[in-house]
Amino acid sequence: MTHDIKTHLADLMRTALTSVVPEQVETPIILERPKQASHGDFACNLAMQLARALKRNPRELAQLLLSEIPKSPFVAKTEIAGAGFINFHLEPSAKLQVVRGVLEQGEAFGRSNMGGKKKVQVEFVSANPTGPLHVGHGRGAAYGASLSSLLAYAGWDVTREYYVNDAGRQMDILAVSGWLRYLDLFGQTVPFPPNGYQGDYVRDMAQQMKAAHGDKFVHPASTVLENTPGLPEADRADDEAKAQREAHLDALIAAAKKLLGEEWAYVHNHVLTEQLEDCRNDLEEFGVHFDVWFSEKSLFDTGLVARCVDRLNKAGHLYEQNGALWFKSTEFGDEKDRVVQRENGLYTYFASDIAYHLNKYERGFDRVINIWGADHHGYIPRVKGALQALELDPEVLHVALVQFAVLYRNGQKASMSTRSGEFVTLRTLRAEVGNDACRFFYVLRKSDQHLDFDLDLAKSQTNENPVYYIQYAHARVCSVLAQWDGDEAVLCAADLALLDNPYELAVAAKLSEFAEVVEAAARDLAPHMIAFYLKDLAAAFHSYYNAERMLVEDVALKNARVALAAAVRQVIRNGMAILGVSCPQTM
RNA sequence: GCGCCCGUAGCUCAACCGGAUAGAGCACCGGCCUUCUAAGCCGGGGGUUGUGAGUUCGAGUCUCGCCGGGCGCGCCA
Repeated sequence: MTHDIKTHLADLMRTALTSVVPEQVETPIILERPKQASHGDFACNLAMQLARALKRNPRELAQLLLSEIPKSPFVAKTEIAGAGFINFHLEPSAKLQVVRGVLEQGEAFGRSNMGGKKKVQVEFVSANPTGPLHVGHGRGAAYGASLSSLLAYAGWDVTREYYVNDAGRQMDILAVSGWLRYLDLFGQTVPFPPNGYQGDYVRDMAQQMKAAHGDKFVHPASTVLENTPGLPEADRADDEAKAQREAHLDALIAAAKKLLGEEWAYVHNHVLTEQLEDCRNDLEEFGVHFDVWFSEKSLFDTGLVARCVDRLNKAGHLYEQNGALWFKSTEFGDEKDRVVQRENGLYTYFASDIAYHLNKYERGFDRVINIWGADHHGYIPRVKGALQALELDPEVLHVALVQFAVLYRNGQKASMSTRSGEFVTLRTLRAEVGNDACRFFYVLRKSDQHLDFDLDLAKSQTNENPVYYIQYAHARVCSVLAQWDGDEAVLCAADLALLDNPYELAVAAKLSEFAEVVEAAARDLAPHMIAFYLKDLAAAFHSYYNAERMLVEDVALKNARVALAAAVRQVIRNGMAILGVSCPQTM
């Protein structure tokens, strides 16, 4: 029981509460770690909480509670301070026993069962496979992966999922873009639509198709352009010109489908597989793994979209207007009703997304977490509304919004448009900054904060990146252990009572916070709390390292200090594993 | 115009369900390597938490107004 001193103190407070004010026994006991060392190791504000309900003086209540707190071998002193805080000062032995706990539990230290093995799905990235991932996707990837690891560490049964938008117009645009580049290779040059995908990777795919199939898909440029409205002047930005460009692109897609016939499916499938594979490799290299790659197209193939719309219709949540089928999302708090089936008979993205969420619920997750770019926030009410209409509990779904990472190069905002082909890819970023620094940098701030990613700074200040600060602490411990050259098994039996200087007690106190940080971070879906904790832990260790020598003559003291260092190394490893950052032995 | 998010040191960001004197890093100034890795440590200056009210024992945190910034408001995804 003593591995969790906080629970022990809460029990003591509960006992005191029961004897002082039995009728308020349900009041939650809150114990926090004071910022100031003189305020002890834990502080309880129970007296102040009760003061409100009982309309009594908080310091008087604190005095009553204090006299009823049972004696404990772990508590050195209790006192009343400030407006009515009860401060606990622990015995050094109580602060130090965490070291043995860390060494005995190893990588399991800090794990929690707060998730109770309940099933949670985390869906993230889910970028359209229409081109390379960029730095914005990288943030969602790093956040989702860290959050998933964090939840698993906190006792959830986590499924990591990527929703593949393999149906719909964007994929058609990519396919036709590839085909036009392919035609170009055979001298059948069609003016490339400005709203097509312009990146070099599209030309690469065209080369691949040429290499594999020769001129099999070639048609005269004139035939391709036959039924298109043509493009407006390039510098026109009015609505009419925009509409014409879209219509032109759609006509090109229609022409491609008609001319290629069965072969259209090949071209479509080729560009999809290529991009998805590229994306998967990119993420794997980044240390981001998925358990499930869920196909949007499968929702249509299995008829779930149609069944879903039918179910909403039968329940009276749909109506027809202007030839389209609308969902009454306003009945569930949305700003306006939304189309699920267009006038032309095609389902909207919203329709397949409703089906996708129905599928998620049917798979029996206790909790569903969607990680979306913050620009999708307006989409939440309609999805939750659809869930309610399907008589599903909308509280099961939690949407975590991630603000975009805006990349700065040479002090200027870099373009993020996928179609313009001018974006900085995640690959480029990883190559320039390194995977570890990338992963850490991305989760070093709250996900709902804008992230200014200054590429030049990240490159030039590589040595000053906080990730190295933590890795360095780990490497230093490794070095000490190597020179100590003993059997680590004996460290569990070290006489920890010999650790009595303030640096050592401060490091031990940090270690004992880890489990609490994990739970708080999991509760708030905030992996950045792990990153900040690790910085603090590393700082406490670096201070200690500079102040005291560990490999001293006295064997008992040496073993105790090495045990403390080994515990630091273990907790850094556990925390860095959650963040997906490596811990090199040497630097 | 309506809705959501954000505003904390010169810069980038923390602050555990509302707690005690709001903290780090970078930058700036001054110290520490014949001793376990100086990618480190120690010390210093730097703030009316955008602004004005309210709620209460207590507000960076909750409520409302205003100012400033981002995003959204398609039969796009």
